[in-house]
Amino acid sequence: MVGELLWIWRRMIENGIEPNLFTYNFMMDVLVNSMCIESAERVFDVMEKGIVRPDVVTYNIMIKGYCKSGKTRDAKGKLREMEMKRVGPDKITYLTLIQACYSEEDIASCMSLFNEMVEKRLEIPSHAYSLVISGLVKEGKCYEGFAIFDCMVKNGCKANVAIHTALIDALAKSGNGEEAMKFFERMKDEGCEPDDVTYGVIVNCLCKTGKLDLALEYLKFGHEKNIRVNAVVYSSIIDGLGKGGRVDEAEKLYEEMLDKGCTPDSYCYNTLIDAFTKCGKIDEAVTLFKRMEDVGCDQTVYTYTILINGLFKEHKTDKALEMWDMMIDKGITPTPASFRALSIGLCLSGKVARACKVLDELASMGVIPETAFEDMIHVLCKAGHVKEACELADGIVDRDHETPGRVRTVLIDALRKAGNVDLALKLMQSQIGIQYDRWGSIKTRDKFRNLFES
DNA sequence: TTAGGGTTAG
Repeated sequence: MVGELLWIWRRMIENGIEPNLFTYNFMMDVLVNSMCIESAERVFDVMEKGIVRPDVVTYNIMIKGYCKSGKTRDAKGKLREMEMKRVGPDKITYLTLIQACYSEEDIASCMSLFNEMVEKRLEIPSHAYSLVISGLVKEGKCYEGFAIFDCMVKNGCKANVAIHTALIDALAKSGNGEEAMKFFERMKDEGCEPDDVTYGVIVNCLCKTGKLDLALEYLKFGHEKNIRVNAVVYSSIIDGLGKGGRVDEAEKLYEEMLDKGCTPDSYCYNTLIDAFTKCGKIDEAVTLFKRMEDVGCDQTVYTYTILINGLFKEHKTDKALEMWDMMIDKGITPTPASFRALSIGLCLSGKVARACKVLDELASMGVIPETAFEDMIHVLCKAGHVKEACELADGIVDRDHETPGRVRTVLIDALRKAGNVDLALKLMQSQIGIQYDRWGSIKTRDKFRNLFES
C-alpha cells in the first residue's frame, strides 16, 4: 500500500501537480498507520517549507504517529509547537495525547491536558472523561474521580457504561461494596445497560467480599439473560471458590467454562492451580500447568510463583527448584514475590546458602528483589532458626549488600516479631554489627552470630 | 481527512 502510494505521489510531483492539504493529510495518515513515522516527519517538513502549511489535522496525525511509536514526549512537543504556530489544537489533539498518557499510566499528564481542554472551552468527548476518571480511580483517587463524574453530568455529557463500570470498580476496591452495588442500581435506573465487563466487576466485588453464592447467582442470571459471560467472571468465581476451600466446585466451574466455549486464560488457570495447591492437590496443579503448555496458554511469573509455593508446601524442594530454573530458562523475569516464594521455601528447608546463591545470580541479571533479605531473616526467625538468621545477616554485610546498621535494624525487628524479645534486647544493647570510627566509617565489625557466644 | 473505555491472580 505505502509503496504504491509513493509511486503515485512521485508521478504527481513529476507531472507538476501540487498536492493540496487533503492529499497531504491523506498521505501522512497512510504513512503513520503503516508506522513509517520518519517518512511522515519528512512530509511534515516539506509542508512546513511549502505553500500548503500543516493544519490541525496534519498535526493530529503527526501526534498520533508519535504516540503510536511510544514517543509521547515528541507528541507533547508538537502540541506546544501548534500553539506557537497559532494552529489551534482541537478535541482530537487532546484526546490522542490523553490516550497516550493514559496508556503510559501518566495520569498527572492526563489531568493537565484535560484541564487545558476545559480552559480552552473545547468540547470534551465522553471518552476523555472516561480516561481521566479511570486514571484517577486506578490511582486510588476515588473522590477526585467522582468529582469529574459530577462535573461531566453537570455539563450534560451522559456517562457511558465504561465510566460507570470504572466507578463501580473503584468503590468496590476502596472497601465500599454497598456503595458499589447502589451505583450499579443507579446506572441501570438511568437507562445505562450493564455489559459483560460490568458483570465482571460486580461478580469480582461479590467474590472479594465473601458473597460467593450471590456471585454464583449472577452467573446463573447471566446465562438466563444470554449475557456474554467472559473469562474474568469465571476466574473471579473460581478464585473465590478456591480461597473459600470449595475446590471441587471451582473445578466444576472450570469444566462448565470449557463446555460453554469460553477459553480459559492464564488468570483462570493460575487461580485454579492456586486452589489445587492450597488443598494439597499438587499433582492436579502440575497437570494443569502442563495443560497450559499443551493448549498454548502463557505460563506467567504468577503461574511459577504459585507452583513454587505449592511444591515447597509439600516438601518437594527439588521440584520447586526445577520450576524456578525452568522459569529462568524461559526468559521470564522473576518478581520480588517469586523470589520470596523460593527463598522462604529454601530457608525453611535449611538451604539458606542456596537462596543466597540464587540471589547473587539474580543480581548479575540486574534483578534485585528489594525486600529479599528482610523476608529471609524474618522467615528464619519466625521458624526459630535464629542462628541461621544471624549467619545470613553476617553474609549480607560481608557481600556489601547492606550496611551493618540497616541489617541490625531488620534483625532486631524480626526477633521482636518472632517473640524472641530477649535476643532482640541483647542485640539492641550490644555493639554487635555496628562499630563506627569518629568519621562515621566502620572501624571493626563484630559478627551477628557472636550474639550466641557472649 | 485525524481520536475512542472499564474487569481478574502469587
